[in-house]
Amino acid sequence: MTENIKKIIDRDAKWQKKWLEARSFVPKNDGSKPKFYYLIEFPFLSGTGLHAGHMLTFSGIDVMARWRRRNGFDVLFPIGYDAMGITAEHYATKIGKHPADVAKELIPSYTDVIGKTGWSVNFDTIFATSDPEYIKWTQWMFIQFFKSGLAFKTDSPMNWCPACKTTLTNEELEDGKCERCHGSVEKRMKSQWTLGMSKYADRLIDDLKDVDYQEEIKTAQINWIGRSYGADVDFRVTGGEIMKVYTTRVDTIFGVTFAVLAPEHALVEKWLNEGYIENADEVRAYIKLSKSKSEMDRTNNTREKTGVKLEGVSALNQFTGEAIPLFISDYVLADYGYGAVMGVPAHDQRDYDFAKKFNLPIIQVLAGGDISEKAWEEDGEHINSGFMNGMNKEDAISAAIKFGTDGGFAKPATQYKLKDWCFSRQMYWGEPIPMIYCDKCGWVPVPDNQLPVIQPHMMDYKPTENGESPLTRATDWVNTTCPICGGAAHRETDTMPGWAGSSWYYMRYLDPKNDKEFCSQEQLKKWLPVDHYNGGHEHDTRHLLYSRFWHKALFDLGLVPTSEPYARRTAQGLLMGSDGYKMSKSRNNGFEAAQLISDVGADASRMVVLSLGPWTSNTVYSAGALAGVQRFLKRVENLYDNLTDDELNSEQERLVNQLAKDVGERIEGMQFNTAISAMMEFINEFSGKMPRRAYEVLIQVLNPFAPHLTEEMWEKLGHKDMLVFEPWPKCDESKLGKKTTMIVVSVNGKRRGDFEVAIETPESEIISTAKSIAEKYLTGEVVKTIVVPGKMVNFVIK
RNA sequence: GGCUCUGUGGCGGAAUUGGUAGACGCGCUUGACUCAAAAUCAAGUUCUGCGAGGAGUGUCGGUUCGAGUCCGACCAGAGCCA
Repeated sequence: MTENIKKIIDRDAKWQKKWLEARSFVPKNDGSKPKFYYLIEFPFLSGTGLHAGHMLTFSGIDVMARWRRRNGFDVLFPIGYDAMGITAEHYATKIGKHPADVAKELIPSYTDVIGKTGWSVNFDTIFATSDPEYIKWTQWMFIQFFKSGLAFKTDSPMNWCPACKTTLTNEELEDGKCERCHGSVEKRMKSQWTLGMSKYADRLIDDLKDVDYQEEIKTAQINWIGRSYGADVDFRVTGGEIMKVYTTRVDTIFGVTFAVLAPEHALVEKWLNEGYIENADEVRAYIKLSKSKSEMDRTNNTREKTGVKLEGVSALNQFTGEAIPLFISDYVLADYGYGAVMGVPAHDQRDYDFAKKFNLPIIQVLAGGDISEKAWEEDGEHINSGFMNGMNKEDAISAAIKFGTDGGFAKPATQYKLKDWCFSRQMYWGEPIPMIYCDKCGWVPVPDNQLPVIQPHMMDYKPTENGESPLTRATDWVNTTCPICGGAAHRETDTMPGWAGSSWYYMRYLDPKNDKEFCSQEQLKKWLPVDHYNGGHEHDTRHLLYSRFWHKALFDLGLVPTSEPYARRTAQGLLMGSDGYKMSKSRNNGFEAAQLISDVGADASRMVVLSLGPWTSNTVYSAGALAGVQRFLKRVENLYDNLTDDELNSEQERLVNQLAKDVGERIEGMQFNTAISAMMEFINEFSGKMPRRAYEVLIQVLNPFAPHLTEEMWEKLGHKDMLVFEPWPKCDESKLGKKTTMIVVSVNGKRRGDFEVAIETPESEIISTAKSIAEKYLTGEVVKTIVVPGKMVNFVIK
């Protein structure tokens, strides 16, 4: 066995060398062929190396890339590395090295493994997001966003873990708690850089119609953005102020019996300061209490609602002229809507519970249900609603908006769950945000000729105790001069999130050495958009939305030629361990790509992960599947010694053409598992011997899956050119037809027999044959005979 | 709690999209080769029944000549969000 593996590994190396020498996977880029850009999510450099999941995604896309090259396309299939952010920093801390050094050390070993898999990637354009030349352009893009007003400083909450004395990114939270100590996390307000992503909310939803994304990915993005159409309603409140409320159901405005403000609402603060609130002590105590709670706790629906009535203030519903009481409650969040909601207890269960608790009136405005027990949340004709009485939902909403607009106290409004992108991290290993603060000139971008801004080499990069970036300790670096006035100034110490570098890497692949631009316009025009981008479902929302937003922002600045970065997006299912659980270190049920390849060779490694199941579903790794694939490859190899020079008979002719057609179609449809079974079925049709012509087609279609074995056999068959660019075998449709077909005979839909018949047999003859076969079951009058041409006859009897 | 997805033999999974359920692979059984084993090759393998037959795609209902596939309700599991 070991002898055999050595032969396989040597053979793999032989062909890998030949491909590299022939520059087979470097795109021609000369316009002589149509282009096709395949992209996979670049691997994150960490000590774990390439794992089973990479084996799956790379292999699947590689099959497509190899197949498409052979269909006459100039294919770009690039590779690079993500190396910035929290994961890299943690890993470097763990092994006591500097993250920059870690990246430098890991790249060669990752690249080596990628070469050994036989993935047809372009090795000429490898880069890492931590390369200074790449950071330069990431920072340059940020500056363009700043100059256009898309990047700005604003107070936003950061996660602070009091136990670990550190700030946490949202990615480091698990169920709203610190992922390390599982303690509660506080929100602390801090002035942070923000990208105005919410401005793009509509386009991020609406432009999905122009791209081909797996349906559930679109849905995830649409839900994440969370667009809703409703109305802004102004209530007049004590002190002459306006309290703005957003609602999607302005038609229920006559059912409003109270309103609830977030404890942080500015009006509450104002009323307290101005002495309007009679129970100020109680209110202040509640505000203090709610600040200690996490967002998770506050919005948990199952928890009993708490709150405090604001004695001494009230709001005027301008639709009805009625005054309503005001409360504060922690389930209302300051940053959703306007931090205030109107309570319609008859038709919203949360409001209902709240009204019951505080003995507030409940006014039914939609007919139906019994509101003595619970809220009526279905639709119904409007009642008790003045001008809306008798209307349905749609008409009432329009009528209410018109009434409010005419009166100047309501107007149509759209709200989104999507917030602006908080772009500051208090971390060491991120791209430094390239800004300088000068007391005189304010925030000034670092001039282009001083980019990139690289953080000083520090070995102690733990966060500071007060939650500021560790870079604040590098005072020599922080203190600088203002690029405009030359006066004393200091650098921004916050760094970018890990999502920054991964937002535009697909463009750098096109022109990785360019030091004048992030990528030449010529290359962008030639290759964008990415034709097919595959990755994991964990990136359905954040990574994909961030990079789509980034791309659109660049598009608006005239820097990229397309409004969308990716024309097609697919996501593979999870590859789970043979025990049926998600692969993890703690279960020890995963494997490294390098290990599998050295055990069984590249071809079997590639094929086993693809054979397990459909691309989009979760699959379970099994040693049995590996054995099946290895046996198949061995049988293919052994067939070479049993080739005949026979002409193909008509059945074999049909099988060969069917194979070429099926495998091609299934690769295109990403049905790799059934493409592999089609090839297995094919060799099962030949009992140990195969005509040479049939074998050549088999080798050709197997090539994208098992490129090393097939190149070897192709060479043995006497071909001088490699299979890499060999045209995909054509299917002669005229040879596909079978001469006979099996007709299934059933009675009342139940199968009662079958018979083989020539394709052109007239229907009447088929029916009479079927009748004779089904005779013993035709116990009643035949009321109907259904014939499905070429397939079946069904007799319906009484 | 909401959204999204998934439920088919002992196991992973097929099923031309409403027309032979279980392709292909694993495992298992039997046979060939072998002193023997491994490997390989051949045959068999949804359950039940000696048999003809009967049952069968998470459960219950519906549409249809015909449902794994379409519709409704429910149950279970996974993922995302709260």
